[in-house]
Amino acid sequence: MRKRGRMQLDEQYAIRLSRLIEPAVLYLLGTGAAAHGYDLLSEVNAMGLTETQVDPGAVYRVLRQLEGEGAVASTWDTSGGGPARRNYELTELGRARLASWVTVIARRAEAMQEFAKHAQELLDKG
Amino acid sequence: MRKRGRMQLDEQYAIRLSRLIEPAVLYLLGTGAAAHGYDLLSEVNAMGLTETQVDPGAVYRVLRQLEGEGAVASTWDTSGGGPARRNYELTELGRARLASWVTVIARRAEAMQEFAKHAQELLDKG
DNA sequence: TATTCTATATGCCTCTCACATATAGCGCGA
DNA sequence: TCGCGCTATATGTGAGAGGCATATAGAATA
Repeated sequence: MRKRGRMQLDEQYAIRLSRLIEPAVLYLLGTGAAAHGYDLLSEVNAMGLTETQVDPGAVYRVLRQLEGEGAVASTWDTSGGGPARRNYELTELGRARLASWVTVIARRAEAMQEFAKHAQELLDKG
Repeated sequence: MRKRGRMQLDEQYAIRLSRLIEPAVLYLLGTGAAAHGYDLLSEVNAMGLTETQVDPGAVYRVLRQLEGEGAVASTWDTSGGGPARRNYELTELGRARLASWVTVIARRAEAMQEFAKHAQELLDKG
């Protein structure tokens, strides 16, 4: 008997658009534009890669997951004023992960643009 | 007390990539490339808009939902050999729906390509 | 006759998603 | 000094989506 209902997606980087939080975070950590969750939240929103405003909870969950997988590493920063920050940095594995995402996203974006072009032609014609 | 957990997404056409089944179906009905579920299934897969092979159940569910919303209309076709087919055609509302999808998809595709470009530059540099 | 292809449809279980809440340090104005 | 708001991190929750499986059935083919 085979397992059922289990989310299995052979394509590891299959794009559920919300998952775009992940590549966005990896990228921002790579550029150094942001290093902790709260900043990443606003930066991700500013990028516009995700279609709607991102939920803070989603960002923190992504960060914890990425850390669990070894794609990012964190250290607590209690130096500044205000609550402690958990600063993240990209690992080598994280860079590789970002590279995989780039390939998939570029391919998918192209397919979407092709579709939009053809569909627009259809609409113009009719 | 406000409702919770309800899928509310102000952006009606927010892209959960799997939902790309919907615009793909609308487009294929618009072109006349396919008219019933079983054909749509293979055509949608051939298009490559969706990242993985589409589940038959998903296509039929999308069709029923679209019909419920008035975006497509169906008639049974028992003329040919084999089991009866439910033939669909696009309504005016369906065309409008497709137009909305096109706008959103084009915008999103562009954002994704921009991201891929910048991320690739980052990876090349590092 | 049984297997395969066409064709439509629903059941089920897990995971995702977006909202909500919990916790807490700090600055600032009343 | 009390509350308020901003910064900051994190988890809880309920509805819906996602993907596999099965049910049904006509027709062709081996």
